[in-house]
Amino acid sequence: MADSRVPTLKDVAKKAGVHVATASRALSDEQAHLVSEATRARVQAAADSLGYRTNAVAQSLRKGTTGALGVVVADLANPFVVSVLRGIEFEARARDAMPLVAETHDDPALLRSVVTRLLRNRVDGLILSAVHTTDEEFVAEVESRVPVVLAVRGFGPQIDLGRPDRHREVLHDDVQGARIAVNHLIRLGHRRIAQLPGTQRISSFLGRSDGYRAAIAASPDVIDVSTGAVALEASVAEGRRLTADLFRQPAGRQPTAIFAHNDLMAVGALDALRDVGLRCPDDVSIVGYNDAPLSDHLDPPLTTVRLPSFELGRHSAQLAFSAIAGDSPDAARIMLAPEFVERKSTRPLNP
Amino acid sequence: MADSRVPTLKDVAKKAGVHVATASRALSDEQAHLVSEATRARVQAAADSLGYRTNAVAQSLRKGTTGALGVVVADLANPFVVSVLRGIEFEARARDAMPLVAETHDDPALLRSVVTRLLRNRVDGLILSAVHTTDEEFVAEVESRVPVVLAVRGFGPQIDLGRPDRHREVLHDDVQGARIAVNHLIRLGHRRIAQLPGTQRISSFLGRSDGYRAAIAASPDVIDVSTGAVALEASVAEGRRLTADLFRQPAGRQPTAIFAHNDLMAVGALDALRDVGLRCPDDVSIVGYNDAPLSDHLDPPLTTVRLPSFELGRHSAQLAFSAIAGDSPDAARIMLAPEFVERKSTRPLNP
DNA sequence: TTGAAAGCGGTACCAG
DNA sequence: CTGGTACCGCTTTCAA
Repeated sequence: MADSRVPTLKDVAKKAGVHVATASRALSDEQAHLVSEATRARVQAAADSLGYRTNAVAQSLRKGTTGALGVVVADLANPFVVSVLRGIEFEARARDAMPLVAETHDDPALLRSVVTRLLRNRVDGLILSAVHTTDEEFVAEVESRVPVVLAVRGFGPQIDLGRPDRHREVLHDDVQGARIAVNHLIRLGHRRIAQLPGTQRISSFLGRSDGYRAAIAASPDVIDVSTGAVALEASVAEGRRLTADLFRQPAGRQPTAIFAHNDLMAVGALDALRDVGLRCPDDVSIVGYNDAPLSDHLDPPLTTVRLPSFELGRHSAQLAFSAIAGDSPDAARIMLAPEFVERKSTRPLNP
Repeated sequence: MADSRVPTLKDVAKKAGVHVATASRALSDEQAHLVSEATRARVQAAADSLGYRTNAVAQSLRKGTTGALGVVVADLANPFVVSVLRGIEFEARARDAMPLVAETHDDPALLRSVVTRLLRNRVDGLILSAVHTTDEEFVAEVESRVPVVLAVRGFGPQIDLGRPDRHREVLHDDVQGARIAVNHLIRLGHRRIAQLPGTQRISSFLGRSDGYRAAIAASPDVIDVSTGAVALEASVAEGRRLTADLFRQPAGRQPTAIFAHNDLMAVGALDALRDVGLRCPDDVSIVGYNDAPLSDHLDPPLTTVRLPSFELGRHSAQLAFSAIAGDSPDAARIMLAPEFVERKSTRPLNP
C-alpha cells in the first residue's frame, strides 16, 4: 500500500536513456513527431513499465491552462440538472477537458465561495447554472477574470426583449413554456386559474410567472386567482402549502386549473387537493414543469413541460469552450424551446 | 472582459513592498505568526486591492498535495448517489477539501478512464462508488498509488463473513435489507415469491440476491418462482420486462409477491402488472429498494428499503481523509443498517 | 522578522 | 532529432 514515490518524467527519461525534454516530446501527441520513432517507442515503454502518469498539476502550471471547466449548479438532486451536466460532460470529453462540479443549494454565499474556489483552481472557464437575479454584479466581476457562460438561469426577465445581452447565456424559453401550458388550460375551458410560483430571484421562475401572466392577460374572460404567495423552495411541501391556501379562498376565487412552476410543486398540489376532497383531473387540472422522472407514473400521470436539458448542457459547453479558445463574442444568447407533454392531470372543465 | 493578467504573489509582494516569501507567509494562516502584524496587514491590503487569489495549481505542485478528493460514482441521476455525494461534500467542506466527481455509467472502461484522469490530477485520495466485482485487480493497483475507499459497493459477496477485509469500504447491509423485505412478505402470508435482480457484477445486487435467497431458504414452505433472468440495468423498462416474464409462467409459478432490487424496477413491475390485468397490492405485493423520491407518491405508494446514504457518504469521506492523513488501517469495513419502509404496495396474501 | 534561493514536475525555446 | 535551460507561481529551508 505504500506509495514508493510516484514516478516523474525524469524517472522515465533516465530509464529510457534520454533527456527529460525528449521524454516530454515523446509522450506529447502534438510534439511526438519531433522525435524519432525509435526513441518515442523507448520512452513509451519506459513510461509504461514505471506506470508513469503525467502530473497534471505541473503541466497546468507550466502551460498556464488546466483543461478544467468549472460548473456551478444549484441542486444535484434535480434530475434536470444532471441532464444538463451530462450535456456538458459530453462536450468536455470530446475535448479531453474535465468538468469540476460544485453545488450551491441556492445559497448566494455558497455561490461566491464555490466560484472562488474554482477560480483558485484556475479553471479555464465557468458555466454558471445557479445564479440569482441579484448576483449580476458578482458575476460581472468573475467575467472579467475568466470566460463565463450562464446556463438555464440568466439575470433579466426573459420577456424584456429590449434588454441588451450582457453575458453569454444558454437558456430555455420559460415565458414560452408557461404560455403554452396556460393556453392549454384556457383552451380546455378553464376560467379560474392559479399559479404556484417559485422564487422570483431565479430567472426561470420569473420567466414562468411572466409567461403565465401574459397568457392570462391575453384572455379577457380568464381570471388569475393566485394568492400572490411564492414558494420558498420548489418542493412538494411548498406546493402543498400554496395549494391549500388557494382553496381557503371564497368559492368564486378557487381555481379549476393550476400551473405549478415545477413537478414537485405539482405533486404537492395533488396532495393538497386530496386533503380537501378534490380530485385531479376531475375537479381540478394541474400542469407541472420539468418532466421529472416518474412524473409519468404518478396518480394521475402529470401533464408537464419538458426542457431540452442535455442539449442545453451541450450548447453551454460549446459556448464556454469557444470563449476559452477566444473565438466567441462577449455576449450571446441561445434560447431553446420547451416541449409540452400532455398526460392525464389536465382535462376539459366540467360543464 | 479582457484578463489583463491574473495577479500573482509577486505582484502582491511588490505592491506591499516586501519579498514574495514574506507575502506568502503573511497570507498563510499557519505561517502568518512569523510575520509582523504591520506587514501582514499591508500584504493583505495589497492582495485585496489586486483581487489576488492563490494559484492552487502552483501551491499544489509545491506542497505535493492538492486537497482534492476524487469521487467516482456510477450514475448521478440516482438520487441515492447524490445523497452520498452530499455526505462526502459535508466532510470535505469541513476540511477545506474539494471533491472531484466523475461518473462511469457502469462502464468498466469509463471507470478506468476517469480514475486515470483523477490520478493524473493528483487527487489526495479516492472514493470509489462505482466498482464492479470484476474490478478488484484494477482497484488493487490504484490502491498502491493513493488511499482508496470503496463506498456502497465492494467486491466479495457480503454474506461471506470469512472473507478478510482487503480494502477500506463503507457499505450498507444489502443482505440484511433484502432479508427484512422478504421476511416481511413471508410474514404477510406469501408463499410464491420472486425477485427482480440487478446485475450480479454489482455487489449491492449480489448482496440483495443473497439476502433474498437466505430468507426464502429459511422458510421451507415458501418457494422462489423467479425466472433466473437478471436485469441488464436497474430501470423501469427492465423491471417491466422481467415481471412480464414472471407471469408467462404456469399459474403455480406465478408470484403473489415480488422483491425488486430497486424502486425503478418496482415501478416497472407495477406497469407489467397493469398490463396483465393484475392489481397491486390486491393481487400482487411489491417491495422496492432505495426509497427513491416520489416513490411515496406512486400508485400505490411503494413499500421499500431506505439506505443511510448521507451518513454513508460522511463515513466514506472520514475514512478517506484519515487514510490520507496516514492514520487509518489499510483495510476496514463499515457496514450501515438499512431501514424498512412499509407503505401501500404490500398487503397480506388473499385467502 | 525578513530576504535569498532552491525546487516541485513539467514544457518550450534555443542551440547544436 | 536531441540536449540544455529557463521558468510557470508558490512554499520552505537557511541565513542574516
